[in-house]
Amino acid sequence: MSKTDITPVRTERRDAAENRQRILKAAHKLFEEFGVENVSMNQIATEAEIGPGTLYRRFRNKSELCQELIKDHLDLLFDGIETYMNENRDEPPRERLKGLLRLFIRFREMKAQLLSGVEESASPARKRPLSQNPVYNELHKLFVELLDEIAASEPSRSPAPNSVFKADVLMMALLRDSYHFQRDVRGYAPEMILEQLILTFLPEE
Amino acid sequence: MSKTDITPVRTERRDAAENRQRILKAAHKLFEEFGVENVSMNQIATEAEIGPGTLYRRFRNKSELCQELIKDHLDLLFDGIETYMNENRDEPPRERLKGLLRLFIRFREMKAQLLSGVEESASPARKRPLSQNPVYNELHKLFVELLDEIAASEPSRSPAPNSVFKADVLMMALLRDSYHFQRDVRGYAPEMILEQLILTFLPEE
DNA sequence: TTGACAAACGGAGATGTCTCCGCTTAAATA
DNA sequence: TATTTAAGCGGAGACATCTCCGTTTGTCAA
Repeated sequence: MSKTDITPVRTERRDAAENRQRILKAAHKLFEEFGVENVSMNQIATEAEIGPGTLYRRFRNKSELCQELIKDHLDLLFDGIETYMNENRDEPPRERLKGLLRLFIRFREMKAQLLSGVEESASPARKRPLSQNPVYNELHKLFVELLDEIAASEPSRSPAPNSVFKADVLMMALLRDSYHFQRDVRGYAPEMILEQLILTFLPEE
Repeated sequence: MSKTDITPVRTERRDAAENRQRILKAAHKLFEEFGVENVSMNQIATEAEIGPGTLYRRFRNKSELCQELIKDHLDLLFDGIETYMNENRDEPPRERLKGLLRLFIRFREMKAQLLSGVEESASPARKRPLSQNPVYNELHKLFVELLDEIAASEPSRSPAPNSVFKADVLMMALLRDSYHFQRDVRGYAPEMILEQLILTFLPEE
């Protein structure tokens, strides 16, 4: 089941649907050529031969546009995650969490630009909180489930940390700013980041 | 010792120094009246009766301006932290870390707007990484020291997590986006966030 | 005091995001 | 098919960040 659909309530008018395609095609082309960061909404509108107003009617900002472009890949990611979770349902939860993190980090590496585009705060002002991004909601839910399972499976040594909070912090560490900070400034390789995350969030007793 | 000074190498020309004061005064007034978020660099320039070029010559962006405005308060914070650390040097490190976090979170609550302004990504494009902000470097250093001390004081049960990494993740959780997410979306009170951070990063055995 | 010059000024304008609103048009309805 | 109407279009323009560069001015050395 696709979790990232944003199905329009009513079917689009024919011209609107065509414009949507023109936009996606133009964006894809420009992103490919100049990189997501270096392409402005204006450029996309020009390339698609439509007015800026039309562009913004379809996509409220570049983040939404990126989300649309990455949707299929995201669906694949979540399919992969579901498969992994099913195939490994007998593994201990900490192992599954690690696998889950690995899948996401791999995805992050492959789709770095678009995914960063999705996370972009859009306009400096009215930025919506993380919580509104379905991608991260979905991931967060999985983290919470696994963390709860881990907490339950281990002898409760101290008041169990709130899994929702812990998952939030973990998510933050996977977000663009944090992740690329680790990569580019600290110089950690992806696998190293994964290791450190596990050590940080799941210290073995 | 002040750690947040950005002392100009050469003394400013008299007119430049005066303009700097006009800018700070104007910014303070406007921030007070409309809130940091809702004040543009243009407004500040107008209020200070200078051109935009002059404003940008003094402060490359709003973040730097906020940093200047909050400097004195930050110095007080770090003085307070130093005092606290000295007075509690015999407490166990985890206790000191908790105290440190509490001091910072209190500061964050009191100076929310300006501190958020400091953290602002400035322009969506060329945002400099966290690592360039002296405030966070300073804090990060303290965290690393304490985490190292904690790791050393406890029986090494498993490969010790890299304190630098752990401190990075902890910092992320204290940053504007994450902190206000916890406050506004999750509805946690500051003291609750503190508790959760401790539980997450310093699980008792 | 005066002349030279680096520093500072300021505003026009490049570029970007995003909205508003009068006109156009696809498509549901009679 | 003709009519209606809401969805869609597109560009002007409000506002924001930030730069460039010709002009002005403080400062220092002579």
